[in-house]
Amino acid sequence: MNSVNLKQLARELNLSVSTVSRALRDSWEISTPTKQRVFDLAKKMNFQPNPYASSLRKHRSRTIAVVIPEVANNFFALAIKGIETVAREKGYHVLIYLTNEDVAEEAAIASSLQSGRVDGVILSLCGSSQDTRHLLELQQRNIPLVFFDRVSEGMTAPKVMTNDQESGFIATEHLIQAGCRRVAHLTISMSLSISNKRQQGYEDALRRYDQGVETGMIIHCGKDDAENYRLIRELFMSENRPDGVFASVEKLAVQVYHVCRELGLQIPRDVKVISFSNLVTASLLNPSLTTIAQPAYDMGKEAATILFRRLEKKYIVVPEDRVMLPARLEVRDSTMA
Amino acid sequence: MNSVNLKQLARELNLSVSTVSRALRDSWEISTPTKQRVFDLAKKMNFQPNPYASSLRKHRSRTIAVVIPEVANNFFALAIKGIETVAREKGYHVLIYLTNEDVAEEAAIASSLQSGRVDGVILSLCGSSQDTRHLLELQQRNIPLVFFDRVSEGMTAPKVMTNDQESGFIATEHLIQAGCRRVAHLTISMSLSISNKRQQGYEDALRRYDQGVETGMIIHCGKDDAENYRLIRELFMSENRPDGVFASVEKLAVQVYHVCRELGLQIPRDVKVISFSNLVTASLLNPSLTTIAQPAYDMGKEAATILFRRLEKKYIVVPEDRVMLPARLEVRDSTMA
DNA sequence: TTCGGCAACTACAACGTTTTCGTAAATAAA
DNA sequence: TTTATTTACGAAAACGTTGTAGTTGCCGAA
Repeated sequence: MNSVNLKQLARELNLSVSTVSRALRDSWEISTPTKQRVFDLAKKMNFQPNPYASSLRKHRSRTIAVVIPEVANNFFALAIKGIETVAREKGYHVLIYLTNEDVAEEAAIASSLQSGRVDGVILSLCGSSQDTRHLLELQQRNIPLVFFDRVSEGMTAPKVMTNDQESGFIATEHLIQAGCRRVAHLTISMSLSISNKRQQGYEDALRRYDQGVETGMIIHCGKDDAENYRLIRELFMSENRPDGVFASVEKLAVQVYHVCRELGLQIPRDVKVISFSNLVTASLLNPSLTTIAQPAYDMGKEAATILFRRLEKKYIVVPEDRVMLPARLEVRDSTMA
Repeated sequence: MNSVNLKQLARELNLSVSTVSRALRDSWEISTPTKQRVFDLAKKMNFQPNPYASSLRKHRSRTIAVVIPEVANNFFALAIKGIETVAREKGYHVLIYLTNEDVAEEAAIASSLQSGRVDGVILSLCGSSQDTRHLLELQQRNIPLVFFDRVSEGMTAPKVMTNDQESGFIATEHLIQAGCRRVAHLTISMSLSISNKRQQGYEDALRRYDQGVETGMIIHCGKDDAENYRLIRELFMSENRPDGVFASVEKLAVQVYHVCRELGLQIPRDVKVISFSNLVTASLLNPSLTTIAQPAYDMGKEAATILFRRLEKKYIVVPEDRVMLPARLEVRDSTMA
């Protein structure tokens, strides 16, 4: 336990606790020589102010929460890195919570954050969130909330996102231009706006190139990998199997590769594949995977920057800001004509 | 700001603050009907106890810190997931800090943790740590420290690790048995015990199979990817280029693939590759990568379990426990004979 | 000489819990 | 009936910091 506190410093220096406290915050009310004495002793005794006493008194914890569906995913890992970088720069601490794509866990976490443990929250919705009451309660407690990537359309809060619809269009168009005539779309939870937008882009592209939208070509995947594998396998074994696949998230692309391997289908000859993904190994896959890569690190930094702007400015309250960071198409072998 | 507190509950119920506090902790000193009244009102008013007041009073924060070199790496990401799972189960909160492989940042983080912000620390050393004074200071403040993967040999603290030396031996032996006659080893920071052990295993295997240990075949890489690429490229362009490579960490294996691609070397025909790695895409690489996979998730869980055991038991103080979780060899195409 | 003003400090309450030490009433033991 | 003991609660003091509201001594101005 850290036992050196203001009282001890004060006694040692023959000063009052308040003077020591003020000296350490470099207040103008304290004379330079006194400040120096205080600084010196504090350093010598390795004084570390108790953050909890301070938080209790100031009603601010200099701590934020990052709530994400999973971490073993390059996108979220990079986002965390971006957030942590900005946070440490600003002297903030970062609590991490994983929802495991489970709305009940997300709600429990949000509820526990109502205690005032954190000054603000950066969140990416889990796939099964349809109801955002637990997040509204956070806002009602005046705890700022910033969304990134998987944002809530319904809520008024800053959002850091990518151009999902446009990217969905570009991905699908890319497949069509590579010669695909039956493009399938693998998506996750339809309660997520990113999924809807990516699918919207997919449908826009199909219509634009006079290809019909077939519901059978849109596969709704979930959080169970084995089940996803089964669904994809079924798709590829069907009468009219697709000759192109647009995967909404990277883990689905991985499953596509596995299924193709099992069924002896060759990418890109038999089926072309493109996916939203931040895999570092995309270019080393067999075949290398064409991706739509999101600027994950920058999205994390941006979300954190917006949050800290809110936390630090008291007067100007911007009700909502949206930042759109563009994703990049990286063409590789999996979509070769 | 969360404004419903014990005082308000007490006033509403015509009870004292202490009674309400005790009732909420289900103390035997409080009668069942009173407890019920308190519970009901607390729920109705959505009372959330202020964690900072509680931490201040109890000298326990129910918060731990996880300090790791990086997060955009499947090993560490999975370890975090393991830690977070156990922590939430136990009602603890997880602060995350990234050292970015920089010992100065690691020291700054450790120093800031002396404030008593956390009850315990789970840490994996950064590549440049040779000096562990900052960690000793943590222990002197009675903040338990548990190492995982990149442990400190010199310090007395629980350690969760893999059988690195044995795994290094197995990896090298596997290359030799696949026909390699010149096996190179790519390693990171020699101040890390895991690197030393993996290298030791490598050397053991070479000697065991009557192959000399050539210093030129051991490449010391760092945290600069471009520089690592250059070093590996140089290795492969040398007079006596290796016909087998054992990479100590996954990012080096990725660089090997890139270099081979640039130089037109075919894996496994010209050079066979094996690496410590937790890449989910290892089996989908071109060619699929033979790996030594560590049980990252379980290591995280184990480290957290040990830490919480320390935090909760006051009387029995085990000075040191080591847990060794075995890595698994996963043979794939990159080491085909 | 007195008063205002200033520089440099101190005293004390507050933040919301937890815990120690009481205490009143009710029950049991003597 | 008196004395212990138990039950169920309350008052108040922590925990370590910060903010408000003084206080003291000193200087210059009237």
